[in-house]
Amino acid sequence: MVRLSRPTLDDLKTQLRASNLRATAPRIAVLRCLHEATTPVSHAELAEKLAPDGWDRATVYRNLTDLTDSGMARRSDHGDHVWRFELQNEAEAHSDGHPHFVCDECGDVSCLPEGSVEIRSQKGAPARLKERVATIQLKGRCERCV
Amino acid sequence: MVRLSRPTLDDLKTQLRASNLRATAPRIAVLRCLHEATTPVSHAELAEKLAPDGWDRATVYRNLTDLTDSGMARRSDHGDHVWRFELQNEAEAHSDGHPHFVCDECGDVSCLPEGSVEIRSQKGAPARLKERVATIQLKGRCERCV
DNA sequence: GAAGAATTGCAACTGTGTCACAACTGCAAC
DNA sequence: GTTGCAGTTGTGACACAGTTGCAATTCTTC
Repeated sequence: MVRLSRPTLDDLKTQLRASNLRATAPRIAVLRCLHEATTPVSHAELAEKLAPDGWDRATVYRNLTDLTDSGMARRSDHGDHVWRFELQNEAEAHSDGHPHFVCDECGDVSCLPEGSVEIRSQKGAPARLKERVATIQLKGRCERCV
Repeated sequence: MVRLSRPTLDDLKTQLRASNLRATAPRIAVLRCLHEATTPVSHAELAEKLAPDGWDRATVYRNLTDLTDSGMARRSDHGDHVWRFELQNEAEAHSDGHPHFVCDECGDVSCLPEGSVEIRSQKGAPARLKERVATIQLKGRCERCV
């Protein structure tokens, strides 16, 4: 997922208000971190990163779920029992989104291009499977850990 | 995953010893439950099911991980922060295994036929993706929850 | 049957995620 | 600029899945 430009403070505030969320300091901090992240980030990572600024663990958690509920972020669990968050890409917002690849070894999570995984109708498969799938996740060894 | 016949006590003992595991009562009970299960089972479900027999939660946990480590079972996390276990199918042991479908709504986990999900080499996708994938998971609404 | 190693039961612990509630604050209306 | 108040925050406590240490027990081998 590519971020073309670093958003200004005003950009972030506008984004939040457009989603009916108040532009509070901790919320802006959380949103900014998501903008800066190149891969999905966990609650814990973000809480730790923001702790020096005085923002509480629970506040970070709540803001992440707020952003998710409002559709600005996407939440996923990549199999290591930790929720990870990333900004919702506008272009993907109304599609199935892209598949994720999670490394069993290093835990690294990366985004795969849309279309790199195909769901096929097959005998034995449940009806209308493809239409019902919302997210796709692959696990294995990443290129560095092979 | 289809179990053609219910294994006898001796079958189970033999299976365990073949994997260098002692055939203890709780371990046999765990293995039998996995044989009887039609979908992946969680630690907690199994521990609860076996509690009346007097087997301890930690013992069930340890046995599940033992079976997994020895290759008899397969462990997966389907996005609800719970490990689920199922028997490792011989035929799948050295392949990617079958994909799983997890319902966002009711949390139900079901097994999909192998081949119902295809990984395609595509521009933008990482090299040798297909070879590196160990497990595949789809999430969405199940047939009952649509 | 005895010895030794693997396994068990218990209880305490870790870490992620949630919640209730009182105090605070952004922001829209005046 | 001030005010009112719904939305938000910090705190502390909690639920839950999963893990660990250790003494007691049990399986396997000889």
